[in-house]
Amino acid sequence: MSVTREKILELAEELILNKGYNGFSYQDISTVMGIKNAAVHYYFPSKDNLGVSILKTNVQRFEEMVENMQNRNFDEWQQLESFMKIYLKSNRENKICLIGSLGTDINTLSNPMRVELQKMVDRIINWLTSVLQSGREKGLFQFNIPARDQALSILSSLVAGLQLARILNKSDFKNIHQSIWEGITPPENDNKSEGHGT
Amino acid sequence: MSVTREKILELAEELILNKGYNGFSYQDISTVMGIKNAAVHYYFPSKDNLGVSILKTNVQRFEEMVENMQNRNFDEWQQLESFMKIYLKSNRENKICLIGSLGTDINTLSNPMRVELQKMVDRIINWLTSVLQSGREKGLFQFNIPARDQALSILSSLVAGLQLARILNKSDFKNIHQSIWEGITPPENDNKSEGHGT
DNA sequence: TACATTTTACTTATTAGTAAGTATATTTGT
DNA sequence: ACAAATATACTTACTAATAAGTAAAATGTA
Repeated sequence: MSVTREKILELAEELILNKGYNGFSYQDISTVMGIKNAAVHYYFPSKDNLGVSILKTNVQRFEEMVENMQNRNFDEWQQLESFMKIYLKSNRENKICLIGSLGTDINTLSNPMRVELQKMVDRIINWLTSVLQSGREKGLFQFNIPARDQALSILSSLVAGLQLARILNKSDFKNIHQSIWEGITPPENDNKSEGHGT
Repeated sequence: MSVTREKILELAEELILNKGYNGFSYQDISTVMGIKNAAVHYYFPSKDNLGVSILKTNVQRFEEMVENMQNRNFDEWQQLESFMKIYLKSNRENKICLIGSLGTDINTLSNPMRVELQKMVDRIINWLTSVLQSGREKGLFQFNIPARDQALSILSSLVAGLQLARILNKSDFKNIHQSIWEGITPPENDNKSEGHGT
């Protein structure tokens, strides 16, 4: 794989998270990288094409994380914690996430991009649902709604939490993060390190 | 107030909610209205100016709603329900909300727009916090985190709930809506009409 | 007449995208 | 081993379309 291609993908993703899909151009990429806009088109013929590649890369990255956690025998608590850490990092960097960013622009996206975005969110929700489900069965989590609804709630809080934190105050995100844990922690289960690794 | 001006404001807001701030142009407005793009510039010299006006109109609308609820002696439950109804309506119309839409594009907005957006979100959070706070004191709600954190959580769920529902399935929003109520309903308080007016 | 409203007719800047060319490796035939 | 062909990674130099925005003239309307 070309290092230029990788760098374009990385930069474009950052631009989507910082300025939105319709808020950046190939010029933004080329000037930062010190190449010509045609060079970006060489790797990604269309912006749409670039967008699809970014989404596929993200799904792949997610699968790798899931696999990695299985290999390390992470329990459900640790798995959820790892997932949340991605968002904590984004918040530190004043970024939002792909779901929130592209969710706003969805009606301006090509069909291939919409499909890929849908696949990504589906995959995340399904994973989160199964983690919550089996975590509850083991008594690690407690909540009394369907696991998928709990997954939707948690993901919503994270996605918009980043957006709110960017509008109001960066520090507000950690309160939202905290509230998510409060919402699913069993009453007599102060096992793990108190503050959930914050 | 000019009817043309009102119509532009209305249409522009809808465009922001459907295509994002950077996803629409003055042409989108003028062609739909059957006027020329210069006519839009007559009322709103710059796009930024239009954006600020939309935000101010929204804050005003919000204040009117709050005042109206006070005049009608709504209790905290009814107040929260009314607020959530705005989001249920947006979901029915496949729209997201201004917070989610502009939260994505915030780094591309002018300073006046950013300030106005901040004011709007601040106002909503403060209102929501006070409703939750006094509702809890009356025993209408139950939660054991600071009221402002609960407000942030609820608003996050609503904002990103609309985005997720648009990506996945419209019907997913009502699960998120349901989960919000479950999260703050006291155990022995099945007073109001069961499904919280859904 | 005076004023508000709207169109005509632009400008300037930026956008995504392309066609054709160039330099440098890499492969292949002999 | 060496030249010829080919692929890779770009640049140069463009389009065609659309963006926001403006000045001035025309139109309506009180």
